[in-house]
Amino acid sequence: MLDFKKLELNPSEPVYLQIVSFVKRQIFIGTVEQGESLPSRREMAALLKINPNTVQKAFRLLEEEGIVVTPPNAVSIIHWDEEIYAAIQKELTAGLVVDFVAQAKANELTLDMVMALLKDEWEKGDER
Amino acid sequence: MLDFKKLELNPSEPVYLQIVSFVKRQIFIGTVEQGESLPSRREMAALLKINPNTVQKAFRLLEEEGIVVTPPNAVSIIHWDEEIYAAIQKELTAGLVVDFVAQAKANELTLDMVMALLKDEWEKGDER
DNA sequence: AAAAGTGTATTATTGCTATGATACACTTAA
DNA sequence: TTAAGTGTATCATAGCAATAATACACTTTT
Repeated sequence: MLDFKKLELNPSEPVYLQIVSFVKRQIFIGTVEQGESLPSRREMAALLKINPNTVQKAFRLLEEEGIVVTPPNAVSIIHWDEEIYAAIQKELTAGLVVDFVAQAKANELTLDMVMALLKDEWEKGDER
Repeated sequence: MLDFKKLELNPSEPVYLQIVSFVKRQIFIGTVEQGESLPSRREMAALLKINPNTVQKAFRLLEEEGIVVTPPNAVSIIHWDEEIYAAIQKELTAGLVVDFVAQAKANELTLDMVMALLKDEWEKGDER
């Protein structure tokens, strides 16, 4: 179930994008079910202490990507098909990697170097 | 030797940052020598077809990081010590990785998944 | 019927950042 | 001495993107 109380807003990134990412991540991780309904624009705005229009902007984006469906005069609903899920998955996995590799190559790093750095950094986080 | 003709400006990222990155990358890669002098603000502006103030902004940033030294009324000179070099190196290698790992973890990917994706993406580029 | 709740469209505001224009002080070379 | 070349500081401009204010049409509930 979507729990927007867990969404901690970061002041340096646009709020509406953070909402979009949050929803996608929850779908990808598997904490959301098909047909689950979202809070109303105003409810959510109150919860996050932001302007309803900011919520609307996020929801609209999600709607354009097919992740959200909004019946007339009713609350939005989460919905996805295989294709959409694949797109989300790609964005959250391979998509990440593409940018990263591009930068690493621009700096003339080798695959081995990058793998080593990556492993280090990954495990560094685990220890703590 | 620094060759700014090789710097292709990308309209979507701030020009002054591109200049800064370019210089750092050249130092890291090893195509620049200590004491090498940079073109004057105006020269470089003419070369890149931008405003001299934009060049100035880039050079000032580099100066603040200690990568550039500017004697009074003279052209700027490239200079670095061990500490600075280490910082550049870090930014261009480990620094990259830190952000990447943070995002990957936010998406609940595993190290194995990421390594596999990374290898794929890396080699995909090599084939072409 | 009225009130409160939906989403939505339009417009305004704000703030930030990149870039540009201009003028100044100084040095060097002609 | 004058002209052209340095860097630099200050201010202006422009553009964009995020957010906010407001009003509207429609349902549902009381």
